[in-house]
Amino acid sequence: MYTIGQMSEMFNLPISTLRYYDKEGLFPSMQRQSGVRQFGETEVEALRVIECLKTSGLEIKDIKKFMEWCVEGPTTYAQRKELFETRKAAVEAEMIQLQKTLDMLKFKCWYYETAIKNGSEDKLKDMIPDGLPIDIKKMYDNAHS
Amino acid sequence: MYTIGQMSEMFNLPISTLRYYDKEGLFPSMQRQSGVRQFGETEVEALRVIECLKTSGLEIKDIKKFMEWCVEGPTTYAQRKELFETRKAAVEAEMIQLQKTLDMLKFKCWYYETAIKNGSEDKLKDMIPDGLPIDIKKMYDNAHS
DNA sequence: CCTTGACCTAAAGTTAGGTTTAGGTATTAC
DNA sequence: GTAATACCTAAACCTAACTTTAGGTCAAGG
Repeated sequence: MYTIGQMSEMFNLPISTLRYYDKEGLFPSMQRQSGVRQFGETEVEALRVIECLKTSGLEIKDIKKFMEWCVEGPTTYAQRKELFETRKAAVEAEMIQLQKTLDMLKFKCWYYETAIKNGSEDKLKDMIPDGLPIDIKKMYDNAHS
Repeated sequence: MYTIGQMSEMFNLPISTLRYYDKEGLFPSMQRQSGVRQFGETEVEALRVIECLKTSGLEIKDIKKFMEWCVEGPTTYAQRKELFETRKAAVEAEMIQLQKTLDMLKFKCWYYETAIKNGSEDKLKDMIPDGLPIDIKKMYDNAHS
């Protein structure tokens, strides 16, 4: 069993955040000892899942629903599985988006690197076709090899 | 030249958002024709960059600074390059984090799939070592091959 | 003429996810 | 016994990024 202060250190989260999560119902089966929160293994694992679901883009109120399903027992396995499948798809989609962003960023790095060398971006401005269906990565990699 | 309505359609963004971006100084060289905004190629490219920088996690006020550098001219090439390098690093770090999240999600999918098959998660609960330094991907892939 | 549609502004409202404040309890350290 | 810690609550506050509201201009169509 851990105190809120120990959890705060372990997860590197402010105490206020842990209390906020509790208030929002993210630890539905947490016990208290004369008012003081008792974080057990269940809550440690819950917090790991909270961080995962948050990173995946899930809102607090939906994380709460999940935690309630966990308390409900085996009847909710299917819902829980479905939730994780949906989150998996969302993260995969976000990674594709981020990869596109990364390509654009790499292109811009190359662009300004070249502009600095040239002392001007005038030649560059015309080079780039509208909407960039160029293989940006290739341009960048060539510039760096 | 495009109207705000045309830009809204092209980028699939609400008109209110475009006006908000303008108010926040994200189109510092945009012209007006008797009060009406005139979006030119400069603004189209600006909006592409705005979306990229936003996805990369940059705040509006910092995007504004970048747009001002663009107006300032060649003296700010180095700053602009630095900004993109920093964003690139941030996105790369986020992708690593997302990959970890994805591994956790895959594990949880496998976990509930197995729990459904078993009718219970009791056997599973003990199997998972604290903190999961398991090769989750391998477990999942095995379960799916 | 008058109404419809596309534009405009300033200012207030909204939402998520916390953080801060103000005041209180309980245990340990000197 | 009193002072420093670590915990508690309720409620107010905060920030970013929008969105909504209320009221106004202007041009084209019937």
